[in-house]
Amino acid sequence: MGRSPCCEKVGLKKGPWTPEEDKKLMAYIEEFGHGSWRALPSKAGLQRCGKSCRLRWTNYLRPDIKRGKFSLQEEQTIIQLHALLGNRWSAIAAQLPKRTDNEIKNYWNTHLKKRLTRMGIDPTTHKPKTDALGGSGGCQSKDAANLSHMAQWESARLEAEARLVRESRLQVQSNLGPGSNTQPARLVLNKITTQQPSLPPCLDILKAWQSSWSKPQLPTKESNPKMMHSMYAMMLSTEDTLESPTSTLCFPGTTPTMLPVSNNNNIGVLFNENNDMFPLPSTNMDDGGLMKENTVLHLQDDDIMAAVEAFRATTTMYDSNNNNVVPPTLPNGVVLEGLNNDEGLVYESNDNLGAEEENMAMMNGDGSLCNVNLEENNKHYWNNIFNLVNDPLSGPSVF
DNA sequence: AAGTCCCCCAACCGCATTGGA
DNA sequence: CTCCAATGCGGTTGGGGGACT
Repeated sequence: MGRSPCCEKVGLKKGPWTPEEDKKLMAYIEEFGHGSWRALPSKAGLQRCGKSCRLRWTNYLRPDIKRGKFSLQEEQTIIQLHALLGNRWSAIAAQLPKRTDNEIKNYWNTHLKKRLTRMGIDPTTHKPKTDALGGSGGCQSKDAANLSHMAQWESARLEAEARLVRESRLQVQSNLGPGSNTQPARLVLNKITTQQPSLPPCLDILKAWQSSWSKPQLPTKESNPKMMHSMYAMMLSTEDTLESPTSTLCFPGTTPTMLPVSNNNNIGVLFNENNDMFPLPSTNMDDGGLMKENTVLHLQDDDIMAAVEAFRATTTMYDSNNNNVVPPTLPNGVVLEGLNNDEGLVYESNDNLGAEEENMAMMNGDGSLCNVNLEENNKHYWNNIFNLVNDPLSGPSVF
């Protein structure tokens, strides 16, 4: 409740820590553990408040802290998670082993935020700034269009988050019914470091997110009929008025294509043969996150169409009566990066894929990841951004 | 070389949350 | 159920130091 009295106590030192103070703090914690932070300073012979000691330990002295420059992958992870989680630095830090929330926060504020701003992307909303994409006339590049699309999706992620939490509550309850001692695997759409076998408890959003996925069940009527669905399906459902960005990515194809889709339940992130990742845009979802029958997707690229077919072909599907639907075969030439619980697989169009196949990026019920090369899957998606970020000649000149 | 500016990041501040009494 | 100490967390500050003039 109330704020605890702390450093306003007279006689306590503030400001930078000296090496002697660091030694005392480390020696004490190594021998006794930190115990009560409030009691620690006097026991350790420090003229500091407990809070200051805790901060010094957690942000600097802890032995498992990695210091120094952030890697490109770390940067990517931060941006992705920030798009999803916002300024929840502790949650973001939980996905970056050995980095502290304070360090990530500083890095965001001093580096990444500025880069996104330079690119014409609002670092708060991850949307393109209106004047950034509008006024430059004919010099609009594909990159700019891509960025616009990406930013729309990042924004949609944020908006979807609230829904994820809401839905996850319901699903957690239903998943934890009596006798269900095996948690379902969950679809993973975001890059999660593979060094981290389980999500830490503080990452409430991702936990909720995980909980919102249910593994594609074997096609028995007794199985949990809950559909596997995706973040995108949820965010595109008609329950809310989320804007549905449609195919503004610059795909190679130019002829608009109409793809009829029956009432399959799956919408999600798709990968083409180049590992390009893109969301499947759609409308007309029902309240359960399922696509309505006879929905027509307006797509502009053969790759999308092929990926949709591939996605359908490699995912267990149910119709509105929870009957398993035999998936179609993959069209010729389609390659989809599919993943199962054993190892990453690349399904090709002439593979005979059964409905029982477990594929796509999966997370086991205990939180451990399947052997998923999500980094690779995300690569092209983010490369567009980071190429611009890292190229000093782009950025403002693009916009 | 000296002064100024600006960036970075460790540390602080204060509200929010947790959990025990 | 309430209270409150302890802790968590995110926003902000300010000093050190490098870059620039």
